Amino acid sequence: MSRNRILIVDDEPAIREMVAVALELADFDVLEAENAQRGHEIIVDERPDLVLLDWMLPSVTGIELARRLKRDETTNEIPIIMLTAKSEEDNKVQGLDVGADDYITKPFSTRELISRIKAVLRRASSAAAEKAIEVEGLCLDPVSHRISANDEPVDMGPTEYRLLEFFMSHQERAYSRTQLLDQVWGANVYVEDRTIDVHIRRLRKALAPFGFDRFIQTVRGTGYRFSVKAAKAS
Amino acid sequence: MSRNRILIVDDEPAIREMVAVALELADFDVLEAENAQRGHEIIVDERPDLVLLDWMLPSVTGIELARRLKRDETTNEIPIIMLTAKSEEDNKVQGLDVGADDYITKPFSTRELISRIKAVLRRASSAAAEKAIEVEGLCLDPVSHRISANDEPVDMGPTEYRLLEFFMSHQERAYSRTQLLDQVWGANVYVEDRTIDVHIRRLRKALAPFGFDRFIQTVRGTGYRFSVKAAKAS
DNA sequence: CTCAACTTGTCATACGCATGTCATAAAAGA
DNA sequence: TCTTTTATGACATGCGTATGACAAGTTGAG
Repeated sequence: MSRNRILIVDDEPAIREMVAVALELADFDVLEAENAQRGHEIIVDERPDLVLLDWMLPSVTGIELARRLKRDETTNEIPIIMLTAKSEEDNKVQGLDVGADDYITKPFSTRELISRIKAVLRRASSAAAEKAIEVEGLCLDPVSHRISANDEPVDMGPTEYRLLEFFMSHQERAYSRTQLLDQVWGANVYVEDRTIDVHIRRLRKALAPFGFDRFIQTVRGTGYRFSVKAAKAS
Repeated sequence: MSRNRILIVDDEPAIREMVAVALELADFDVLEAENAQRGHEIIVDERPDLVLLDWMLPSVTGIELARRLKRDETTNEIPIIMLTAKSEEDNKVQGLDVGADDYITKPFSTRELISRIKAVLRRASSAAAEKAIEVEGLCLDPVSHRISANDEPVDMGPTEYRLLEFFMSHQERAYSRTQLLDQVWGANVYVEDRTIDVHIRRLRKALAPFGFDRFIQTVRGTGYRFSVKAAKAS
C-alpha cells in the first residue's frame, strides 16, 4: 500500500505548515492549497485520499467547497474532515450535514488529528472494499464475490478473479509482470514471470464472450494494463 | 446466541461506569464512548446490538447522532435508547421523532434500564426474525420453524435449518467457512472447518428434490454463497 | 430404563477444477 | 528478414471440494 495522500486546504500558512509536518511524520504524503479554488483543482487533478478543509476560507468557504465535492459524482467519495476555528455548535452540525466525514476543532493536538484521520481512512477503505466496481457493464462485486457482464454471470477461476479485481481497482495503469505477481499472488511467491501471460489469456477468454477482453491490454515490453479506452487506433 | 453488545455513549465517566457494571451483571457485553464522534466510530466498526445514547453530549448532541444513525442505511436498524437528564417532555418527543426506540429519564434504576433494554432488544430481534423468507417457491418460516418448497414440506436437520436461515437472510454474499461457523454455530465453538462441507452437502441433498440446491453455490477458494442467480454462464 | 431413530462432527477417499510450466505459433519491432 | 516479445494450446500436478461411511451423542417413545 502506497502512502496515503492528504490535502490540507487552509489560508493560514502557519497552520498548513504545522499540519504538514505532523502528517509527514505520521507517514502521509501532503498536498497543500491556500484557498478553495486551488483546493478544488488539486482534488480533481490529484485525487487525494482525504481532505482537511478549513471552515473559514476567503471567498469560497470550506463548507461550500465540501458541498460541491459531495455533490460531484467524481469526488463525493473522498472523505473530508472539516477544521473549525471555534467550537460553535452550528458549524459542526452544518459541517456534518454537508457531508463531511468528521470535523475537528482548533486548536487540536496533532495526535488527535492523526487518529481522526486514520479512523476516517479506515472507515472509507473498508467501505470502498465492499463496493462493487462497474465499468461499461462489466461488474465486479466483492461482496458476492462475483463477476457479471451486463448482468450475466461470468465464470472464471479464483486467480483470474483476483487479477481482474486488481486491474479494475487500478485502471489505466500499466503493470509489469513482476508487479502483478507481487500484487495479485503476494510477495515472496516464486512463480515464473511468463505464467502471467497464461492467466491474462484465461481472463481474456472469460471476458471475450462479452467483448470485455478489450479492457485487458498488452503493453509491449512492459506488461499489461486495464483500460476502458481502445488499445490502439483502428 | 452470543451475548448482546451494548454501546453506552455518555460524557460522564461516572454514569458510564455505573451503567456498564449494571449491564455486565445482566450479562451484556459493554462498549463505551465518551462523545458522539467516538460513538459513531464504534457503531460503524463494531455494530453493537443496541446503543444507549445520552441526550446531552459535548459538541455533537446525542440527538444529532441518533439522527445520523437513523439516516444511514447501514446503521438505521440498530436500536437506540435515549438517556435524558431531565424529565422534559419535549426532549422525549423529539428523541422519538428522531428515531429512538425508547427513552429513559435520569435518574433511573438499573432494574428499569435493563428491562427497557431487554424489551427493545426483544422487539428488534423478533421484528427481524419472525418474518418468513420466500425465494422463488422456497420458503422458510421462522415461526413454525419449517421449510417448504412449493408448499411441499422439506425435511432437514436443525443445523441445516439454521444454515439455510442464515443464507436466506444474507443472500448474494460469499462467506468463508470460518464466517459461517461463527455465524451459524456461534463464536468460540471449536468445529473443524471442513465440517461445513458436510452440512452444505446435507442441505443441498434436502433441497435437491426441488431443484433448489442451485441456490447453494460454491465459491472456490473462498466458501459458499446463497444466490438466486445462476452460478455461471450457461 | 432401554432401545430405536435421529443428529452431528470427523475422517478417508474420490473427483474435478485450477494452476504453473512448457513448447510452439503468432505478432511486433528493428 | 531476423529478433524479441507475446499468445495459445496442451498437460501434469496439486489443492480444494464432494461424498459416503462411521462413531459418538441426543432425544423421545415405550
